[in-house]
Amino acid sequence: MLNFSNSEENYLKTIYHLQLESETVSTNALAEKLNTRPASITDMMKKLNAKKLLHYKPYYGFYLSNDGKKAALMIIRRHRLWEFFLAEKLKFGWDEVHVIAEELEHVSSKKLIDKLDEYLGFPPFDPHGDPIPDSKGKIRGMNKMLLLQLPLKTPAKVCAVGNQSDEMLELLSHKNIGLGTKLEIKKRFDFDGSMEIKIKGTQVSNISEQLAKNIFVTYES
Amino acid sequence: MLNFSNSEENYLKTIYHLQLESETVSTNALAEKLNTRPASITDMMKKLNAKKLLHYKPYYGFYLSNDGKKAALMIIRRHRLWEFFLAEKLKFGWDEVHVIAEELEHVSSKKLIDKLDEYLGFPPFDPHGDPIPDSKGKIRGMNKMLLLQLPLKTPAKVCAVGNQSDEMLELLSHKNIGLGTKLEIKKRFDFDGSMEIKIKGTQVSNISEQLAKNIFVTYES
DNA sequence: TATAAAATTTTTTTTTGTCTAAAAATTTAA
DNA sequence: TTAAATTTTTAGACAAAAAAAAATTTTATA
Repeated sequence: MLNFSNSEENYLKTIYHLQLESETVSTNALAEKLNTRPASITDMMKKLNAKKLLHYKPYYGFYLSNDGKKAALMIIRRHRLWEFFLAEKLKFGWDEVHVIAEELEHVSSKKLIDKLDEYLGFPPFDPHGDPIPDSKGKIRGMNKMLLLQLPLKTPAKVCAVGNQSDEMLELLSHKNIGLGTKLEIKKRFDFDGSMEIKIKGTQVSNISEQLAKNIFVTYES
Repeated sequence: MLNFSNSEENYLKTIYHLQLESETVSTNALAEKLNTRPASITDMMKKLNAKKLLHYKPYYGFYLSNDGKKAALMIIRRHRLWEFFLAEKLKFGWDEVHVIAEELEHVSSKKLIDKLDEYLGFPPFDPHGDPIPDSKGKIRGMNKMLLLQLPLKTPAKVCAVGNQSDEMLELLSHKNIGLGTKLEIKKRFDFDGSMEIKIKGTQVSNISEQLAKNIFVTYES
């Protein structure tokens, strides 16, 4: 795993949080969150895109790649473990831990964090009740996300669609996809963002990036 | 207390360590320790001098001011406390702790370090046996240093002189200073680096910077 | 299609820390 | 005490990172 600058880490983390709300993140939304100018965002997006940490289509926004998401989860893991440590062991108030964890989260030793996790007894939640990713970046429990963001070869279930248009529903029914359909992603194609999915018990099918952005799935971890 | 950059902190820390060996630190000595060029040292010395963290006389070297020493001791305190934490609580080997502490030592919250100290039971030594400064920057035990560096209003005792010349000894005897003389510094004058000292039980006297650089003292803390 | 909104490009600025080469000061040794 | 060697400083420049303003381009929308 590569090393990132503090600034890069803050960008990754913030994009991750924004993605929990909306499929794709826009330049302006990120600029506002980070208290910076849209132009600075564009600069950084080019940089992170070059490092393959996110998918970036100029004028359309961006979303984390698998590597980017993994990196973001590691940063969030560090942050929340330190928060837990500060509250549980050092008796800081729950409202004081965030600021200090913002600094500690950038200390990059993987072994340090894994040992800290063990020392703390593998806590599942931080003092604010947010889940702490494990050493592989997994968050326990049900994960809800866009099909677009589903990791490869991970069994998942369709739980919602982001668009109710007739055209979308027609496409879905043609492909035999509906609420509750079980599927997994076999392969992604970087060229156009399309993917090949296997639908439980039956056929293999191709899904465009556009469609994958409108299907929500859940999976157990 | 101000905040320093990682680089500034590394300079301060290194100067402190070098000062344990020789009164004043030279540009080249510091450059070698920090694996950098002498010109870079000069640049940083100007910066630290402007912040009043050290006394700097071009071509003659530099030594930490009271503020600079205080800052250095705080950094060393953080470093050693984290080392203790890593070895004692997280079960790192004594040979692994240094590298990680180099990162952790730059996390600047004072409250964090004081709470960590308390949590660890105020350990007096790190895993390598080096003493850990307390929250006021004091190192327990006997301190030996140049009169030049002695904190204000701290009772101390002359334990050695750095120069055996007749001229020096003449000056010392004239001022009634010898081995074992008890004294403390009443006031320093930034203009010429001279100081006013009170010699135990008797008179007040003025000492030049040049002389203060050649008298070693010890004091209890 | 015209216009507004959003995003990008281009060009600057600032900050921080570093380096090279040359000049200056100091130390040393003849 | 002068000359040579060493050390330190100056001056100028660079590079990376982050941010910003202004101008331009693209997209969305009415």
